[in-house]
Amino acid sequence: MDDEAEVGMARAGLTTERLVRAGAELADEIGFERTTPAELARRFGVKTASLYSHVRNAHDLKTRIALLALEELADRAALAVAGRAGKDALTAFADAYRDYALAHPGRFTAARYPLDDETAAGGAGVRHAQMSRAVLRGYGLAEPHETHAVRLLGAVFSGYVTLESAGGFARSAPDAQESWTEIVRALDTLLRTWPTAH
Amino acid sequence: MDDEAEVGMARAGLTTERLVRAGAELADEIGFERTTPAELARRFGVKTASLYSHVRNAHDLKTRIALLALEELADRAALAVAGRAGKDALTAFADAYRDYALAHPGRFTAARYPLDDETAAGGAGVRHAQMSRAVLRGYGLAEPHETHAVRLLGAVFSGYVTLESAGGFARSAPDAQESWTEIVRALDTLLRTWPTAH
DNA sequence: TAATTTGCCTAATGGTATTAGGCAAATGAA
DNA sequence: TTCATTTGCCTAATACCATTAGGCAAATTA
Repeated sequence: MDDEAEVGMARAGLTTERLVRAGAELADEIGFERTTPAELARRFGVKTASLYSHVRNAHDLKTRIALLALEELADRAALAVAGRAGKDALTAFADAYRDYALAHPGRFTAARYPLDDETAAGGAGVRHAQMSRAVLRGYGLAEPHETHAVRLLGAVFSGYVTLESAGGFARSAPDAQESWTEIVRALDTLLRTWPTAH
Repeated sequence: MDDEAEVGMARAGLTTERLVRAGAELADEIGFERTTPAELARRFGVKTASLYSHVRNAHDLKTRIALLALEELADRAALAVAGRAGKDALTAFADAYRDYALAHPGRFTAARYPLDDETAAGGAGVRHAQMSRAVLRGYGLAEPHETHAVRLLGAVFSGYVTLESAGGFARSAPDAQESWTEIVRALDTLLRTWPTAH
């Protein structure tokens, strides 16, 4: 007694996979916070309870979307870094990160959904770290400097894009793109002259 | 027919102010996302509906907590920067930011709760920008470079602390404090040699 | 075609946010 | 001190969302 009653009602073809993909799209459309089982069920023309055979609960759904986003981001980053080195690699890496975040704000938010240790260990987090180190290899930093630099890059990229998405730079000149270009350039300089002396 | 029925039941003394303060503490204890009217009412031994004469709704409550956190952060930053310049100012500013975030994780999360334009304009956001520029004054950057640098600092600080709070650096050496110190030092170097030539 | 599995549904429970209206406590006037 | 008024928290009601249990029909297998 709900939607297009086809008398006998064909099945919707739900799958964990399809739910997660649709959830990711939903997140980009209406925001990750509002990506709930209820809303997702609505999109599939299905009752909320029906999701629970494919997804453990709301948290499980969000976790899976987060893992998907992390995979996608790692894929893009890998593609960007492949065949490049030094400033070229750094720029491509940075842009891949920012472009993904701006094109997929919901997924990007999802990517920072807190994961418990086991889940995180199984996900693409490791690939992200490897990618950062691949970019930094061209700058020849010894440990622990390379680790410091990995953290700096992570902080700058995620911080900048988060602030930009939140509209932090919207109402003032120069535009966000210009600052981004300049900042990446500055990071390159910084990495080439990293104060490696203690 | 609820809690300690005092027959006649004395008033709880609710106030917008007190609700917001208690909400901020609650956020630090159980997390900003879980800081809801229902939970807050529970803390005051009061029915949820009773909050609605003091706060418009859940969003209003969260917004007020966010504004409180922004004020507190600006206060600390101002105190840290006062009487200092150059690297000294930068370090004190950075530490004030990070110390606050680590001591008050819920408030820090609240501080990044999205505000609509008018609300943001009325809040302490302006003071934050002024503080950044005060720190940067010592480095003598011409526009638009100073703006780029303001954005860089904002990105690094908020990004680093967010990642650290999320446990991003917990399971690996060196510890988060060491990277932080090193990164702030590197930022100082970067600012002193900012590639001001276009 | 009969047996079994599987997929989505209905039903039920309990939690949250929010509004409307009531009664008693606090406040101020006489 | 008593009466009137305001104010503060309560009860009641509505409408969501999340989650579990159990049912029936469709898909699958024998």
